[in-house]
Amino acid sequence: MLSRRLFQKAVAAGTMPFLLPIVPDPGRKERMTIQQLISSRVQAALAAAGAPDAPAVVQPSGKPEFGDFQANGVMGAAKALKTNPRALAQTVVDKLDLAGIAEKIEIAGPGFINIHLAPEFLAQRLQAALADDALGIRKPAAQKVMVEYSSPNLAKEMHVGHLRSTIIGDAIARVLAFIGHDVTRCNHVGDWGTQFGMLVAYLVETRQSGDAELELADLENFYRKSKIRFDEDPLFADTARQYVVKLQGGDPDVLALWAQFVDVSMHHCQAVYDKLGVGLDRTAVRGESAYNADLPVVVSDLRAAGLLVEDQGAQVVFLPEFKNPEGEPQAMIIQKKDGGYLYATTDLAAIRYRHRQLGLTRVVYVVDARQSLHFQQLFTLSRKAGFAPADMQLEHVAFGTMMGEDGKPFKTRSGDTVKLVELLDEAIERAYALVSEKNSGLPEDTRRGIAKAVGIGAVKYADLSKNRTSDYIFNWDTMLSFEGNTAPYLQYAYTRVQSVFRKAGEFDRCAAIMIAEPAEKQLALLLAQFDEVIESVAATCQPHQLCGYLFNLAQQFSRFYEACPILAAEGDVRVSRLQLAALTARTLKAGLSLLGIDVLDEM
RNA sequence: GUGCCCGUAGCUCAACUGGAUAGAGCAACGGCCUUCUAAGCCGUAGGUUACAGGUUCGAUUCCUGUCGGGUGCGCCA
Repeated sequence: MLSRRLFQKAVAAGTMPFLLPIVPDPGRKERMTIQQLISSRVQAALAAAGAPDAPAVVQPSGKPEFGDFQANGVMGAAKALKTNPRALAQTVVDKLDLAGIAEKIEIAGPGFINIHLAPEFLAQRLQAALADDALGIRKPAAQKVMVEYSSPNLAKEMHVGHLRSTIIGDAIARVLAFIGHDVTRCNHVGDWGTQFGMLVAYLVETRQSGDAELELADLENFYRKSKIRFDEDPLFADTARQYVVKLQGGDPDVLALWAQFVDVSMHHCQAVYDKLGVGLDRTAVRGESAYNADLPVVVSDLRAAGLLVEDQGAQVVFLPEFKNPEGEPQAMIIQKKDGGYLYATTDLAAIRYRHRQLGLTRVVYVVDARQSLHFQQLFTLSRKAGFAPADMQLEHVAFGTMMGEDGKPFKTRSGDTVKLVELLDEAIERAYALVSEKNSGLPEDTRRGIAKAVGIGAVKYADLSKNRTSDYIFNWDTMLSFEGNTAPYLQYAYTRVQSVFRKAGEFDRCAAIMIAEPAEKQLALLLAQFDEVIESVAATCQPHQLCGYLFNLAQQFSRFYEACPILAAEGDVRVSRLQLAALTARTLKAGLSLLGIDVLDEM
């Protein structure tokens, strides 16, 4: 059972509890990140100094004058041992073996240990990354992971409310796959339930009048009209309800109509996914309807486990872990009094399936923060019912609402929801106008291509670069700016490197890296930390860490670019700087690609 | 009413989950292009981290309370 403290931390991180630590396969020799390497050495030194249980607390230094990494664990250890922290720090440093790694180790302040890396060590790390297609990214023991994301309701067209899940989920899936996990993408679309009875009933009507094809072309309108019919005509509403029953009972005629509607709606979604460039297609779709046959089984399983009771005609489970407004155990409705099922039932069936049929060990739900309580209840009940074993990680990766510039949920001027496809088209158009303004000499085709990468990249990056747990303010001008922490700035930094290579000619791709200038050292240090960032993003599902890193990297490259001439340098220095530039380009490209953002050779 | 989230520079956001003097970017002001894309770089200014207590060698981070904002809380998803 999780302690309250861990629970709070998990909530603060936007991940739900029930996480278990990722235990690396001990039989597998793994490459450690620099931070892990130093941490293990400091740990050993602490143990040798008489504090085997004290955490080393190694992290990148806050400022360059504090070295490259700092170990902060001594103060806490000294407290526990009731000794002088400076004296203990000296003992730890005396026993600290960083031969070949650090060139200088200092004690500062109350007992900080500041570690300056040896340039040769850094160079060697970068050399290894250059020689590796995956840039030296460590491969932990692969897990079977599912990322559930996007999951629109097929009754309507995709709108901006689906953007964050789609973008964030895609980035998380890419990162997890990159470090070697077996990742399944799942689009848990809403394709079942009461609304579909109404839609099928309306489809029948429009078919009779002969303009079904035309009506279906605008799903939003189709939904609106059928809703009006449902609300205004009791006969129609009755028919709609009958269709729901027939649908869930497997009536072939109604199922065929339903399938036609779902097919049209999925085509709309696919157009958005293709435009957005996220890895979703029909193979990722496993909607709510897929669990229809399992729903009665879930009910009987819960009943067999003694968890289910009848209350006011409905089948419910009471969870003492959660309190309702009256302070009594919170009820979770599994089956309505009319026999119908709810989304909790479907989600339970999905977890059951994912454990029993798919054997997943981690499931990441990229869903709006407002469903937080639902997931807490869902996960709790899944454990109790035996649908998910204790070592299966279930995480709600929550995110906030997308706001307009007025701080209210993003809408059109008239107050309607914004269709996603229209938002993306506008992004591309705006980017096209910008590119044409900045670089009118390029052929139109080229500008169109740049506009797509820049426009879509800007929308994605604006979202991904903010901590997902809070609401974020959508602003065209900020995201499409070529200055600051934006996708265009990063894409531009990449084109600058590419431009250097176009002029560099052939050079030795195995040449040695030599780190002499401060700007080279700072760039090298950042490049050597790529693996740490990726691991952290994979563990916390917080892509904004990667964005922050890439922005730092692009900025540091620009400083290096100003301070250290590349092409004008000679001999070993020239090749060394080309190597640094090459690794920077590959790291930027790989990092942006993990965010789902394309790079360009010129812009 | 109660659960959860949030409150950091004028604005948009960080702060590696308890570490050193709270950092970036916009916007403002001042420098740097006969030299690899100036869509860039360097610098200046901007803060009682909502408020009040507490724990700690150390708190934006943990605890308690207050104020403000968001969101959820039995037959929708």
